[in-house]
Amino acid sequence: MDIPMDAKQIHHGKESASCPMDFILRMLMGPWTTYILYNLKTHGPQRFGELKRRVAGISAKMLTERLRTLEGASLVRRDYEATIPPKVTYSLTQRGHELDDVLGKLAEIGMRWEAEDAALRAARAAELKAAE
Amino acid sequence: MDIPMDAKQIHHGKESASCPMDFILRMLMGPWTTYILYNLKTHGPQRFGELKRRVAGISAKMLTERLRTLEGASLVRRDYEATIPPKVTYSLTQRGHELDDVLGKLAEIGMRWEAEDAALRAARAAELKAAE
DNA sequence: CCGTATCCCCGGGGATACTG
DNA sequence: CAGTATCCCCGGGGATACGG
Repeated sequence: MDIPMDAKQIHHGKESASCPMDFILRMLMGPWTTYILYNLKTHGPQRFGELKRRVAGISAKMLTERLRTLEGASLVRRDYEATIPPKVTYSLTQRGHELDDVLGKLAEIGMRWEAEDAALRAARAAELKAAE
Repeated sequence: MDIPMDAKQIHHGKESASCPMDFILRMLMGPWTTYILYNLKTHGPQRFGELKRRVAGISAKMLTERLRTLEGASLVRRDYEATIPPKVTYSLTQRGHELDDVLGKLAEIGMRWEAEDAALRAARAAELKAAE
């Protein structure tokens, strides 16, 4: 299970006034964030370990930090049961679900682009083959 | 002009299959990316230096790298005129403009949340003041 | 089981100086 | 003007071990 790194991201935005969507993108942009939200949306409320298993490759430290941030932004809810062993369940809040539409649209566009690019590459490859 | 850093982001996604919007978010998530797209959308096609001035605090290295990535993803178009001095103009492609709606929606949600949070904080402050 | 604490490391990003 | 080249640095993130 190798975990390639592919994109690093630092945001230096001084004031969000110059870019209205900065506030919200700062949330979505966090590392792994989309995987987490996607899993919570798709598989419903689930426990820490479950989530960690699904978001393959994430470290406990990172998962904790992301969940805390999302909780702080009221996108995710944390339910703690002090049983033995303890049981912690995470779920999307109402606010979290407000992203469903946008994320769906984003997913649609992304997949369309991927498909278009793939088709283009295939066409190019076929062209090359025909030319030889 | 101090430039605070506030969010770092590494994406370790192995396969995008587990998260359909990963592909597109990888683009938008890049550092400064939203500022750049926002400026190109708002102020129209513009030259490298102009863009650099508007995206306050970005380094030439970073701006170049981001523009190249966006160009590679066909979101941004680069027009080069070999005059003296040379003139390079960047603009959104048609594909780049496909994001207008989603980004607008995202901006709307983000601003609403910000307003809600601000109102909540104000209410809390007032409550505290009344209590003393 | 659900985390935190500690250590260590690496590569992304700024600053500066330079070219076409 | 629009970048590249070089250097340097720091802090984010993984791994590991441990606590409640």
